[in-house]
Amino acid sequence: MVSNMKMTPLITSAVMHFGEMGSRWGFNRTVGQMLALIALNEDPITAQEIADALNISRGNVSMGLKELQSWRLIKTQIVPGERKDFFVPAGSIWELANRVFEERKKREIDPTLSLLRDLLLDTPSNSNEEHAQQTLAEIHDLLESVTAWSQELQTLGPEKLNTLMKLGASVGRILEFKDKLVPGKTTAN
Amino acid sequence: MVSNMKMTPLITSAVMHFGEMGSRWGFNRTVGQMLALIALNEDPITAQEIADALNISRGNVSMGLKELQSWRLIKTQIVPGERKDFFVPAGSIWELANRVFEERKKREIDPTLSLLRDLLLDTPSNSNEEHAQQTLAEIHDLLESVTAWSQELQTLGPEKLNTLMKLGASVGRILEFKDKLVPGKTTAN
DNA sequence: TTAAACTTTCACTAATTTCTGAAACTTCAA
DNA sequence: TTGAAGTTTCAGAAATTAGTGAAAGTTTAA
Repeated sequence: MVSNMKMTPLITSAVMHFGEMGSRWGFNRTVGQMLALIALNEDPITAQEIADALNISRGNVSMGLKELQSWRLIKTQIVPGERKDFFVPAGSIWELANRVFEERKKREIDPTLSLLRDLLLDTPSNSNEEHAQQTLAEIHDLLESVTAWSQELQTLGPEKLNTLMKLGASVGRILEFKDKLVPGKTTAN
Repeated sequence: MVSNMKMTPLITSAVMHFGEMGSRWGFNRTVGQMLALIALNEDPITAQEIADALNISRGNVSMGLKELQSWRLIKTQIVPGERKDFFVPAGSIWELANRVFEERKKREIDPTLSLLRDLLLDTPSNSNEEHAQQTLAEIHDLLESVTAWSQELQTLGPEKLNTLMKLGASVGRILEFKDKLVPGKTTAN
């Protein structure tokens, strides 16, 4: 089968870069390249086209597509009259970024939170363990805060995030007024 | 040399876990273990003690310490009357987390932002490239927002983050009032 | 049903990353 | 200055992770 994939220089450098970065973002090179290719391409593309465009084995493409689907970053699109699957991004850039973020949280934070909760139940047996547990508690609290906060941001969506962002340094000052604004929520400080 | 490192079960499981997670956080297993050991230990410890406690080669410890120092997560502490270096965490948990975050941003976001800026300067040569560039622009804007926002949070510090957190869902509502709170730029801040 | 078109699996190879340990280097008390 | 105590470097070994491609498995138009 002959592919009709373009891969102009612009696309190529983006795809290659996403491949390089892929490993830092939680997947491997080819998976990163595949994601870029699908996200940047105007039309849905097939597994075979991906294999041709990236010059990687068909089997590898199949694995990669499975992984991208498990991350919920791509989905198949039914093209009437076509037997094979066509792939497209599974949402807007904001949604995709959110999913990557969520998935990474699941891998990078959740297991630690779970372990920390367990370890904090133990009774320290000496001064050194007491100190260790104290530190673990701090880590636990920090991770919980970050987790909760990031969830908050996700529900806000990109526009509100932007508004918040432009507020910039004044966020700190706003906090001082919060009691006037939201009377019910009196936070101890 | 005989080590006096404890490594009770509690410490051991924490250290092992941080080792496993290490690779997901941007460093490798032994570096993760070393960081945990230093962070959890009440007293400053030496390179040799680390090597003994973790049962890894002295050379590996030296490399790892260098890396942890380059991340600014640990520092040496001078112990009077002692020739060798003693290592301690380079700040509070919040500070350490910030540094990890910062360093990861440098590795995971900055290079992409830089490439995207370049690619967006090119003139698209066809409809597909036009679409690709449009997508790249969205990614660029998202990364910029996230970058700026995370910087904002860092300056807030953990207590204010917590306050903001407890505000929770009402953040959205606060945004609607922001104009009343933070009037035009004419007012002194 | 059948068989062509397509996908998935998996044992193996390739590439990359991590770790070791011996040798070279540094520091400082005597 | 010497040498004991300590540190760093780095070539190669070990371990891990990624990628291939052939064979087995699916699906569906005819």
